[in-house]
Amino acid sequence: MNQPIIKPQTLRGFRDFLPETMIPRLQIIEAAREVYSRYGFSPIDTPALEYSEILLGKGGDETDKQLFRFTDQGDRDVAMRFDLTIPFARFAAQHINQLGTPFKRYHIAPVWRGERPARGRFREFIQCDFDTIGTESLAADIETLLVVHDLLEKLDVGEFTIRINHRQLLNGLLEQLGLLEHSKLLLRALDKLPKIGAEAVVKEMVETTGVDSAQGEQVLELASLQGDPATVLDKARGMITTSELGKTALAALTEITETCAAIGIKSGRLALDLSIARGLDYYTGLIFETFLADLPDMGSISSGGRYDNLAGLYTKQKLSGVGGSLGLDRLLAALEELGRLDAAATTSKVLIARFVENRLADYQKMSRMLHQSGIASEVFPEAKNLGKQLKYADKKRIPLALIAGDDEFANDQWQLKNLAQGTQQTLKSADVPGAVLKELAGA
RNA sequence: GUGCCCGUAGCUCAGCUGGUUAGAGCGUCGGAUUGUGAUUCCGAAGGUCGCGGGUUCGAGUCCCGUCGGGCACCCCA
Repeated sequence: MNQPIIKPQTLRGFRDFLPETMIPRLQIIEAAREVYSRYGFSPIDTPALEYSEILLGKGGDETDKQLFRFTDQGDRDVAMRFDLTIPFARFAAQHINQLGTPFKRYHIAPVWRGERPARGRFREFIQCDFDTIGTESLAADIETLLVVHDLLEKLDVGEFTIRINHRQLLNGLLEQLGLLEHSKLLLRALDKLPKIGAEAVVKEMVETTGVDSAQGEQVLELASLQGDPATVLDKARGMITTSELGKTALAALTEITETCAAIGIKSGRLALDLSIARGLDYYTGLIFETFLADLPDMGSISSGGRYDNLAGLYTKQKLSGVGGSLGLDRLLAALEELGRLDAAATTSKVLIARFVENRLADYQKMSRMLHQSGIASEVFPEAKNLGKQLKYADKKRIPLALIAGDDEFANDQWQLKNLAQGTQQTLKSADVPGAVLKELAGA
């Protein structure tokens, strides 16, 4: 009869979520959904599993190694998606004729990467992506920045800065210097600027690409420009003299920043930072990262950019687009450090104490009356002593309790107790929902 | 994938150069108290010391492996 106990454990890099962490997660997801759909982005979903050939070779060797890949029961070579962009490319190639362009979608879903877990890095995590495809208009680039801006504003994370750059600006300079062939390695080195400093970046450039250090420093000089958009752009114009690529990029950045200013985006929230290069290879135009003023070390909590020909691997139709992604787990870590997280373990706002055993119907009736007023409430399942029941409410951070015993029932009355303030009032049952709403508004 | 650090109760940790039966605080559960929680008092449960092997008369302690966690690379949200 003695069955051996199976050790309860989760896989490395995979997590359980208890209510107190799941509730804020859902709040962030809800905020993202609200802002995305406010701008007309439509929800989509795609399968967790794809044919391996769909995913392989799309993010570089690194992501291939990180792929969870196996053979299914039908002997198919399959893999779990490691981001939402590649599946979206496949999705777009497959359905664009029914969708029409431009097409705007958002996709909030888990992705999987078999990489080594670290702080804020997991093997299963949620991405909150949104993209506009099928238009090369800068209007879409601008809208992308506005979505990020509005979302962060809604999430109440304090001040933040969206730092933008343009891939072709650096490529333009590289073109002038005759170094375009090394752009990938140079950009990768540049990306480390804040971490390892100017000297080390130049050193890495020289070592990995064979450029001379004067060229490296010139690249770095352009990349070091940051701050107020108008000033930075002026200086950049002085450096980009012959490259058409670079000039196009400057024009794009000028239009983007001037339009955002005209819309009324608070100055300081949008900055040019020519050192932002992004690790991913597929960006071709605007690129951006977002940092919190209070927690700059947290890294970018929302990033993205413009890419050409997203679905080129799956269709001959050219689909360029622009989009971004919200780093849910990083953002959550940030909110936690900033003390902006509710520790509530339930969404209940009212606990109805079950005090008299044979009055369950009356308690449930009251609960349903509250539900009809949009108030989350629950009846304690057992007729335990009142102290136990209030203790339960306290532990779950339920702010209010309703108590009625024989005395109250005889007079159609309820006691409404505010747990945080320790105050209590006696009410006619018809007045309870109104009083509850008032207490919740005050708390 | 490489290098370094760390695994003792649900959590945070103590446990001496290897030496009887591994402790504390917090939390949990029960009671004081079926008409009032977060404060107080009493009591209880909870551990194959991550797991496996080795050295030893004897291992939480030393060695190896493995799994898990953290940090730095790499990469990334």
